[in-house]
Amino acid sequence: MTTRRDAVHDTLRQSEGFRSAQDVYAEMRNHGAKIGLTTVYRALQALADGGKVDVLRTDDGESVYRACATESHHHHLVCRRCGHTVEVAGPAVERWAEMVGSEHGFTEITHTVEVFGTCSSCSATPAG
Amino acid sequence: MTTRRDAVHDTLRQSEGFRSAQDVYAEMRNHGAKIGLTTVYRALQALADGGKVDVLRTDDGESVYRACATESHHHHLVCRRCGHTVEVAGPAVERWAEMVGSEHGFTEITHTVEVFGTCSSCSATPAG
DNA sequence: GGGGAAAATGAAAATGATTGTCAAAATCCC
DNA sequence: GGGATTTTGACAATCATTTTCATTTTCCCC
Repeated sequence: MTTRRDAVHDTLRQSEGFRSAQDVYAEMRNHGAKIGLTTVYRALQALADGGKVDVLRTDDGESVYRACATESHHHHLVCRRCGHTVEVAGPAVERWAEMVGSEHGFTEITHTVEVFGTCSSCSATPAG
Repeated sequence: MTTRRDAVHDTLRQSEGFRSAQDVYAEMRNHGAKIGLTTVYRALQALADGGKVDVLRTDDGESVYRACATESHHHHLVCRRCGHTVEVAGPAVERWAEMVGSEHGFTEITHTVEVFGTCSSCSATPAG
């Protein structure tokens, strides 16, 4: 039965930016879906494991998820105000990470890169 | 009274890689220091706020801290096996982040970049 | 040195996201 | 349909981190 998992995935697709598991759960309940928190967590993990959604940690340690347009490796530019997200490919960064790693004798290099900023709509609005 | 905070800082300096608050606390107690967990957390936060130590999140959401050699902006190359850390400056990455951000109309760009890998000593050892 | 305000400390309780448990429900295979 | 297997979800458990709050320490002015 993958209906619940699909429902979770759909909910994520309908969202603009990154959403926490709790968010997704609350939203699904608001829309009348019968689903448990536990299941949302499990679905999100399964989706993340399968590369169907991207995960990152907010500064306060909460995991947030997002259904991505592409399944290939990419990074995110996230608005710290409204959560609006742009996917960016950064070949330059990939090469830099590889280079830095091998320079120091490291192998199996992986990296995390996230860029935060204030998007144009939000910078037009007085700070809150 | 900043003695406790200094003690925490010292403990961090004596460590090779990143340590969690709980680690630092345990180590200080082992060395006979009279200090509470709460104080360790507070000291670590104060140190981090003041740019004296760097913070990052492990994959399981735990905050880890490290006393850095330089106080200027830099990133880390962390061995995923032994925690050995190398500080790397990445002007290329800084520029890339700025560029990507402004390309999309974002302002006040900040970024997180961490590179993980297996260091030469560890790759010489059979995986565990 | 003394007095009192303000900051630091720490033990224990609270918080909050995430995970584990386990029985009930849904699905599958034959 | 029937039983094995998987999925689900309510609730309890976990665990790092924060809060609370009373006690202790430091600081400043006299």
